[in-house]
Amino acid sequence: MGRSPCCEQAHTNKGAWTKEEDQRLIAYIKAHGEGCWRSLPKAAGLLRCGKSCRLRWINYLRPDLKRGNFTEEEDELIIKFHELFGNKWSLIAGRLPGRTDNEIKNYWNTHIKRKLLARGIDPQTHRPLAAAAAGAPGQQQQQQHYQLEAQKRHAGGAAPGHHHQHQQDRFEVISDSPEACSRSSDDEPRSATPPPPPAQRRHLDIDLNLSISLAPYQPPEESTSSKPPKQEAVAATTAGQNNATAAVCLCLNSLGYRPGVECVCGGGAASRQQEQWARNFLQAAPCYRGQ
DNA sequence: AAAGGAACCAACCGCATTTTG
DNA sequence: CCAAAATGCGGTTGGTTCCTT
Repeated sequence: MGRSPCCEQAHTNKGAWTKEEDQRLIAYIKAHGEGCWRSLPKAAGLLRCGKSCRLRWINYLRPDLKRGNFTEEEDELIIKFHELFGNKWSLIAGRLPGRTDNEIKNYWNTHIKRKLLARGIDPQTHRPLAAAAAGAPGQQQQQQHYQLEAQKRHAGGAAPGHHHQHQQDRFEVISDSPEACSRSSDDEPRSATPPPPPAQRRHLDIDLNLSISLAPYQPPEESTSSKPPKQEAVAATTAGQNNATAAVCLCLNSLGYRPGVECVCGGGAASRQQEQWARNFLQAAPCYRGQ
């Protein structure tokens, strides 16, 4: 009874992948495609478990990976999507072409969390820390610590090199719509610094005024793709729910980002899990349920 | 130059969910 | 419908590199 181990531990390698292992994996997937991870290692002549192969491929070897530093635009998108999705890294990754969930998760934990703390924003709730900090002095100290660090870096003390994130500390979070619908007006300011003028605030073309209509999501007119629109379709399939069939696409396209570019979120094949999540999301965040 | 600490990130682990027979 | 297998996901760990003192 019970679940069998994903691999025979005694006969598998662990730890860092060698170049040869990488090449074997790449060659095999090129020849046979992805899938059937359990049998892949044996077929490819790898002493790894299927899980490990999958992870290596998805996070490192896939040819469409972007690699390299995150741009400020990506930073802001991650923050925005985290505000929407929480720690649903795969959902976030699905909206950032070329980035993996693991990469985003790591980046969040090492950079963005601190960045938000330095701005006085709780990374989990995306709300100002001030209120929460009253009951959590440790958090306040942490915020002060990160603010100091950010100031130091801003002052020009930052070392060059791979710490690309240092220069990002000046970047403002642009957050327009979410709080407008659900957050009470007596909330603390979202940032210690006054908001920049509107011209600056439109730093990114993100329109998060999500709306969900009864009609299925239609891709932007400009989209010339002949493929059916991929989207995160949320069909209210259960009889207990509203009779209406809601469809919501939270991909970059429908968020107003890169209009005209084909939606790549793969929502057309949205899993039950995603659908369930989206239903939960809509329940938890009624403000996104339409105007 | 060396030591210690911090930061970074690839990879692992365990659990949840989905698929298959 | 059920159980087992397969897959996917998120949290965590551990090794390496970089920075500071």
